[in-house]
Amino acid sequence: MISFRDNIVYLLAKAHQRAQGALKAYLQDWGLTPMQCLFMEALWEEDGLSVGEIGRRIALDTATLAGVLDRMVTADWVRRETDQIDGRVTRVFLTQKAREAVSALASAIEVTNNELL
Amino acid sequence: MISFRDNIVYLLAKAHQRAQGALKAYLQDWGLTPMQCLFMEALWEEDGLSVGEIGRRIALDTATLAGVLDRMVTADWVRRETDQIDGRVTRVFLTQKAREAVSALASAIEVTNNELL
DNA sequence: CACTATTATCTTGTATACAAGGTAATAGCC
DNA sequence: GGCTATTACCTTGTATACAAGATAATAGTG
Repeated sequence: MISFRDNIVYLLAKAHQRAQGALKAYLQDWGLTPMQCLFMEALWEEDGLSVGEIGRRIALDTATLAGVLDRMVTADWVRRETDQIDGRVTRVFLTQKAREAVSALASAIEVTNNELL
Repeated sequence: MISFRDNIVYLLAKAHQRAQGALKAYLQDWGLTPMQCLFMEALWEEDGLSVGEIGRRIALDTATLAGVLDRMVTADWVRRETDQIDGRVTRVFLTQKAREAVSALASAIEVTNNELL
């Protein structure tokens, strides 16, 4: 019987816990969580993505996404816009506030990444 | 600016997501979550641990632990017992049901671990 | 022995995660 | 064009996670 300490599921869970914690510390000056920041990173690559497309890119299901999106709209990081052609689609755009924060956030992400490696 | 796809925080999050999902699939026959199973693994090593000691061993804070513990007591996997000497301490013991499931669960964990590696 | 500090646990509030089901809009077929 | 299937998104319910604060019991000090 193997100990949980040698179990890959456990080891990944704890590695993730630490990494997430480190990034969280850097991001809290902006009132952002790692997930919210990741959400925006998808939009840095391509603004105006649909909710579903964001979910596919960052590998998150729409149920979780809905909550994250709501909080980010409330905090004025992004805005929703219904697609003109397909009424089912909701597109998400970065706000002015978000565009101004991009370089500072990208820098925090890079610093964290380098520290962890 | 690095892409989130190259970010260690993101990569660990997604690796964890997958590994957790694989174990979850194996455990759902018993109605157990990966966390609940991990909780019991700590008790396989040493039954009657205090809540705080379990938290230290599996690296989980007491706030999260309280909820997990409540659900496991309800599902009859473990029972609580107040320490006779120190009234602040709650000790946790495996039930008969839990002891009978140990070898089957350990096997599921090992299979998952080997598949993932 | 009374008082303060510490400790162990629990509770509350916020934020992921995901399964499952609901709703509205579009697409495809006859 | 009308009917059904599909799609995109949202909602609900359950289960982690963790910060911050509450509570109760013990320890340590004078």
